[in-house]
Amino acid sequence: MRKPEPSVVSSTGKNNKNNSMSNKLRKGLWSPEEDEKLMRYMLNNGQGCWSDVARNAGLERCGKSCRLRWINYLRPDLKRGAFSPQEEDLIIHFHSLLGNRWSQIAARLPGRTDNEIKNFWNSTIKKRLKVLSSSSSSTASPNASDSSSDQPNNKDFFTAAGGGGGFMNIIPPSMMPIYGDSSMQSTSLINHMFDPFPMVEHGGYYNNGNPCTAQIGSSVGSGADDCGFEENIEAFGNVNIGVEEDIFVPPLESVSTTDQDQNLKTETIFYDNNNYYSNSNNIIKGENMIGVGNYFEDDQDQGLTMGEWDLEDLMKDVSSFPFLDYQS
DNA sequence: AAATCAGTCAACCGCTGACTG
DNA sequence: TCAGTCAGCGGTTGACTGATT
Repeated sequence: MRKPEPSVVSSTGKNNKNNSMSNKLRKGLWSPEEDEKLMRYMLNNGQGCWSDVARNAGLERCGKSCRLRWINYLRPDLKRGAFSPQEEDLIIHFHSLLGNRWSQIAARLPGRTDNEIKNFWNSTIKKRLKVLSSSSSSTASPNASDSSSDQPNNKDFFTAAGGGGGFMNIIPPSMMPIYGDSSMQSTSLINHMFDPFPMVEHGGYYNNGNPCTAQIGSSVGSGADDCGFEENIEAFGNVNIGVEEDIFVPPLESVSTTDQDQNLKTETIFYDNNNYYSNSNNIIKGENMIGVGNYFEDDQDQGLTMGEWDLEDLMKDVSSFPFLDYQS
């Protein structure tokens, strides 16, 4: 942990040493005292307007800074520690679908923040993919494995795949049921997979700050310890997300484009013990899986569209929901 | 032991879109 | 319709750290 370095700027965000003290806002690393203030305020009052949070919590920070600190570090439902291989696979997978939409990717990885995933991608995965792709067949399109564009590129992806090299070659084995199945060569399935923005309009479980759907128990360990919290968050269902536990992957829906696919309302991908399951194949529904597919509607006139969350329905089974306050 | 380098990560910056008066 | 405010997002920066020379 870096030492907090108290630099001060004016409320306009520009450095201004002539401002009066009351108008000065701190920048840089957060001190433990500041963390404690923010934490205590959030737990007692919940999330409101962030500029009010900053002011009322007695912090000489801008609201934006408070928001970021809360989301990326203090939020009790955060999972800490290194990314598991499963999470790594998922990040690669979702990045191939969503590109640099880090918040969308984070929405599908309970307990992880967009910042965390972004950093992990830029520092670790990107490099690894580069190394792997450079060692793969030279016949592959350079674009197919060039993550520098950081955007999904369906055409190049499949060009490379067809060429026997490129990105397809660097998909982890555990991803192959999704990435590498020969049946995926069909147009409809390709469209299925590579609808570039299947959930852009929909936040998934984490979007809009909705709390984690998982139960974070003591097995998670370090997270609770770091925060000084006893974490036991229960919402929508119980899913263990410790590194060694099964991972529930919030759904990635696809748009049907063919007659054959008209009956397919949603494709929901689950990850469990190194296997992926899709409800489109009726494979899924483990006990701990949440029946998210039921919450989407199929608008036949306009193609498949995302339905609204039926919040009331969802909340029926939720007896306690400690973080709802933050959304009020 | 000191200097240098590369990797990691927390935080900031600037932009965009939603909302409101 | 427009301007102001705010939340949220992705890109970027820079401090820190461990490895290497």
